[in-house]
Amino acid sequence: MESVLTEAVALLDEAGAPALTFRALAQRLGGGVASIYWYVASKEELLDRATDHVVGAVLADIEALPGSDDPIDDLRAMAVTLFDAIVHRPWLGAYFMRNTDIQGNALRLYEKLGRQTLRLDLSARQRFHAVSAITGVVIGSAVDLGQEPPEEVLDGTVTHDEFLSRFAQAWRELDSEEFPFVHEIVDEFDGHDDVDQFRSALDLTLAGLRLQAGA
Amino acid sequence: MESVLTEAVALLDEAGAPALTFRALAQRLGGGVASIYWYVASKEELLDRATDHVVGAVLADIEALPGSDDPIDDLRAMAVTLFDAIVHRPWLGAYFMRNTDIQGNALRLYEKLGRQTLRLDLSARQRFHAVSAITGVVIGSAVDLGQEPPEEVLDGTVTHDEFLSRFAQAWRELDSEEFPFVHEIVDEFDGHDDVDQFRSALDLTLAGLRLQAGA
DNA sequence: ACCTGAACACCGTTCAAGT
DNA sequence: ACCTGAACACCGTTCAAGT
Repeated sequence: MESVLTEAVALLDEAGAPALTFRALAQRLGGGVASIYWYVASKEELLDRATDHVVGAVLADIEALPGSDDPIDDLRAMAVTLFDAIVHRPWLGAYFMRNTDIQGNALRLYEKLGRQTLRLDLSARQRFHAVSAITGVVIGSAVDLGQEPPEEVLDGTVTHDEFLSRFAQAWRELDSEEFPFVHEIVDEFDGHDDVDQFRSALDLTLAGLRLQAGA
Repeated sequence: MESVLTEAVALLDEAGAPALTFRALAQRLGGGVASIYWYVASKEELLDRATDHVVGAVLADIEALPGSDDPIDDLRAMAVTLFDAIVHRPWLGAYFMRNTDIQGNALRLYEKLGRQTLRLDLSARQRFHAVSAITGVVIGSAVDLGQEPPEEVLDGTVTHDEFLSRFAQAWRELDSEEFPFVHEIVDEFDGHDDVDQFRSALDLTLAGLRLQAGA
């Protein structure tokens, strides 16, 4: 069982979600395709278990965080840790928190985040919504990352930055009367860092939360 | 071409993303499977074009919004309109804004959102991040919706609320020492409304933005 | 310019049968 | 308890051939 998950994660890490097939996995395990069904009832369950397996490591990282006297700073540190893990494993974005039933570690992570809100002056409903908002920011930012890059980028014929620049160039050629905003931000878009984008989104949410909590 | 997209959207609306296969689509169009490839180079392109097709309607709704003297209120109204569309077409969440190259309407929608930030006292970078944060909140909340509900719910054997309650019940049985936060919010979770959750997340982001803009 | 039938290579899943 | 080979029903995609 353990090795099924380890190899599944290895496949996901090496070549993304489409690479994880029962046939590829069976080959790596040196067995038949049907064997996997003894450990797992469906591909969905395989994905859920593989996801929870790596979320376990993220959870350990989060538990190792020092912690401070400011719950909102602690929330930020946890969310950043989680996002970092997704940056390194883009496929995580699509499956994380999909099924809190099987995904026990996801639930523990949810609890860890939520516990910080207990230190804030909020109603239960506000706490529930606050944690949803934070995981939403993480997932919303991560979905971008989860997309398979076009094959030119995978080939190495074109770098990720060049790919962005090509987009930016197309935007620059748009009519500036019709697209004033696109022109305003095209230089920011060109070569932008996904992590910066995430941190800004997170900071807006946390600023709103701080205001709400009067902290 | 038009009818290809109309029927593709119809299939997606009726039974979700897995229902859209070339074979099912060809049958509805009364032709062969290969014919579709004359209009579209791949399934990815089909999905992109179908998505952009419906985003066109959302864009029209957003352009019909009255508008106010508060850009942040206008941003909220636009985001809510967009989220509403995704609530009624959950499959949208997974494909919306995936490819701004082909998806011309998505770009126009992005422009519409961004133009509101031009009315705020922000830097170009802050504007770029603000719009990313808002679309991130929409997508982060929508991903939840896009998940195929378990077949018991599709069957009608169990309502959506009953499904939530069953989860809530499992949570209530967790150790309250180990999961204080889960216990704190379980009554909020039970029977919660996705739209409320989204609006709260959006409001936190917009509150943060208002603070940043000093408006 | 537009459509077709038939094939190809690949999926997840099942099942009777083995140890 | 654990594994297997072989089949099944289904995918997206291609291609030579038709009008």
